Amino acid sequence: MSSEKNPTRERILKAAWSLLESGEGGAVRMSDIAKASKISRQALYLHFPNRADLLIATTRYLDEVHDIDGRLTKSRKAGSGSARLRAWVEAWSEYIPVIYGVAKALMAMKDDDPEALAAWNDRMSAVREGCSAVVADLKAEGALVGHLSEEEAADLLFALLSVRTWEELRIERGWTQARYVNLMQETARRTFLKLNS
Amino acid sequence: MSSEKNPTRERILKAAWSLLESGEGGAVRMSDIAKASKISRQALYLHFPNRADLLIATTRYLDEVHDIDGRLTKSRKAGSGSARLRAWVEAWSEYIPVIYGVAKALMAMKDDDPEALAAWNDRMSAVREGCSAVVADLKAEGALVGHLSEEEAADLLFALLSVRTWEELRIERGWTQARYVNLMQETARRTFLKLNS
DNA sequence: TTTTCACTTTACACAGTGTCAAGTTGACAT
DNA sequence: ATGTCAACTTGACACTGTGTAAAGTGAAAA
Repeated sequence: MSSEKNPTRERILKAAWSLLESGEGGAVRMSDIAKASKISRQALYLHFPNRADLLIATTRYLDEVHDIDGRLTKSRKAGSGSARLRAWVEAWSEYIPVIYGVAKALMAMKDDDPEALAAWNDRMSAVREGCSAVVADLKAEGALVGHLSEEEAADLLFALLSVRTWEELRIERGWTQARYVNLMQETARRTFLKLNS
Repeated sequence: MSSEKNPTRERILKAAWSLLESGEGGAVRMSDIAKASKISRQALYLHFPNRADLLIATTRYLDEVHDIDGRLTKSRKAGSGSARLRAWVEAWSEYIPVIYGVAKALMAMKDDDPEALAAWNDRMSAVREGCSAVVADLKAEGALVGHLSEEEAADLLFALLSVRTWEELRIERGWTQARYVNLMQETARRTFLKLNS
């Protein structure tokens, strides 16, 4: 949609993306992004009003390139509620590594910068909706565990699937992605499904 | 132990603690702590070499005052493995709100500052050990679910009980502390125990 | 009385963000 | 060829927050 129009802008976004993705030892500064974009630091401000907006635009660019919304939505068409839960956990889990670099930078900013907070919440709303939808399916089928309200279940699933939890298990504790996905699916099954078949 | 000796130092720690606890809209600066301690900013550096060390000392002071290690250890003497799991989840859950302010500041620093990272890991090691111990009990009783190794179970429990997850549910989603504790106990039960009685 | 300790005041270096103003450069229109 | 416009560059600077350095104060200990 909005891509392809402005080559410099896109070069900046790609540079920011790859710097954030690779981590490159610590915080990514405006001057780093400028250097990687082969542009002066000041010129960044001709394209983005501030660092927060640049990061936000990077996230959107990422979502656009990977068609996150499309992929996540697609995962919801699986057959039964429990299959949908499995598919949903997998779809989102596979997406986390892709956005992790950018997400980390945005998470770090959201404590200070209200705009970054808003952007983060906006980006996370698709995931929240996915959680709610899956839980609603389970509820409709009577497969949702008795002790959780629909809202509680959605909150809990969202927390379970948070980037932070992924970070803790995958990065800090060194789990493989496959192990993470499998155990999250199993944990979700046991936590939310009425019958543990 | 180390308290009571140096009144100014303790005044600083108390000031830092209360500022961090109340959040007070955003990051707590050295000058904020100085003002709250009724001391000059520079004098802070006579007591602590840098901000990271001050925050770390604040955490230790907090642990000392609340006797976290004692309390956490005590929770492990419940009867059965499942009772111990419940008690452990509750003990740590009740402690999170106490340390939340300081923890948040330390978590924000640990991306940049390796000393802050080390301090955070050090402080969390007690919790990790608790998780491992509880899981080991379950395993010994044959109550641990089959699809998880002892290490995986400990990692997962630790992630489930992370400050970030508490923050997400309690602060972001507005859960009450009681609801958080109950649902975490239930979730832990369903996730880790073989028989869902 | 002198020394020492805990602290104050003032000043400054440094990093990183964001702003401002005065160029430069190339494309395109006339 | 000339003028204009947009995109970009260069250099300077304000601001915030951390951390360092040095000289001074005041009270209590020796």
